[in-house]
Amino acid sequence: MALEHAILVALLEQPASGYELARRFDRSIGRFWTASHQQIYRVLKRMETDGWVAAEQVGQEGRPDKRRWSAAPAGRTALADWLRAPVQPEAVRHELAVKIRGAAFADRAGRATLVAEVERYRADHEALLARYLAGERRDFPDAAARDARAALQHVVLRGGIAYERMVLAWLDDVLATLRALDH
Amino acid sequence: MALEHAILVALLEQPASGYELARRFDRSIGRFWTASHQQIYRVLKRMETDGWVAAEQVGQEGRPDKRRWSAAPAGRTALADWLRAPVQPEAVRHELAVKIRGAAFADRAGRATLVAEVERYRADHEALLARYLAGERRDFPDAAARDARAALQHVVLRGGIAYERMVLAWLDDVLATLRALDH
DNA sequence: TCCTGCTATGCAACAAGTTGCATAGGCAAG
DNA sequence: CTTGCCTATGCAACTTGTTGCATAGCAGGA
Repeated sequence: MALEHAILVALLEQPASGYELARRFDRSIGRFWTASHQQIYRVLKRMETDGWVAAEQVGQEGRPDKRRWSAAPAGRTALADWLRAPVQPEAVRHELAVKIRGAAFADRAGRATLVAEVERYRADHEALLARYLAGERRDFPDAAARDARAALQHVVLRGGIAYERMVLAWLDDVLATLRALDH
Repeated sequence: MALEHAILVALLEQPASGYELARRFDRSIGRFWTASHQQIYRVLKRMETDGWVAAEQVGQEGRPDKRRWSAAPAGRTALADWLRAPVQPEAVRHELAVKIRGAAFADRAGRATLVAEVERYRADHEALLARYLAGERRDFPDAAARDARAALQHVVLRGGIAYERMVLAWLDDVLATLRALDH
């Protein structure tokens, strides 16, 4: 029930077409909310019938036309109501942790495969951290925030950075533990 | 597609009824995989028809009978196959981060409500960290692991502890940022 | 020239997860 | 003695998310 609200925040920050939204959900917004383009188009349609967003047809040269969506007053109201509501407890779904506990029931070869997988996974997170840090240098070069929006975007990005650093340290712990099992 | 595998790991660690599984998914397993009892009963049924698990009727005094489930050989094989498969990228869904970026479009009163919500959220995570640390002292009192299973359970728990510590530090950062917006 | 990839939007079928409800006995507090 | 909570299992309806496919023009490389 919160993809609607994530889309509202995204459109308030910057109006966009469904396609552009999908790309932003693959990049900056994807740090805290993922969504496929199919989902975004479907939800945008529902939000339009609810009067939360409105589209404007934009013709383009050498490309298909697009519909630029923005948040409508009813959408702003809905967002304000949702912001006042209690934060729902998160649904945790950490596949890697299941696999690690499952490794107790695998043989030596199975554990070796898992170690390789964890290494690959670690490399992905290292690359993600590097991207976040590059984004931080690019978008927030001075410590003092320019305005409320930038300050809030920056603190969310710092959360992503802290998360990735924590994950990397934990994965090192995991690798050491897995390796110690088979000497 | 991974609730099945989380259940298999849980049953290999300790056979249990659907009800007991649901409680464990509310506690230790819930650290990395959440599931409601309705979901667990439904999936257990499917796993039974697939021959992944088998039940044994257990009569109890003063309580309803229960069905104690254990992992069947086909389930062990399925788990081993899954352990060898690549780790899927996680679907991130962090409602609080959406709300924080959304706070840029709220008024002073709306932001004050959010600050109160973040404080409550922080208290919940502080309590969770305390529970993890108590569980660690209880279940892993000596640094050297007794066996593979304990070592792997412990490293997953350390991940939960690291995560909660990171979240608490970040929430302090968030609170300071939110408060600085309105002096 | 053909093949791949990008922009741009969308439908349909399916899988997974949530919410609400139902049953039913025992046990403890008020 | 009634009300609520715990154990124990489960169905049905609904919402959300995933996978696969379709269309269509343009650009760039093999």
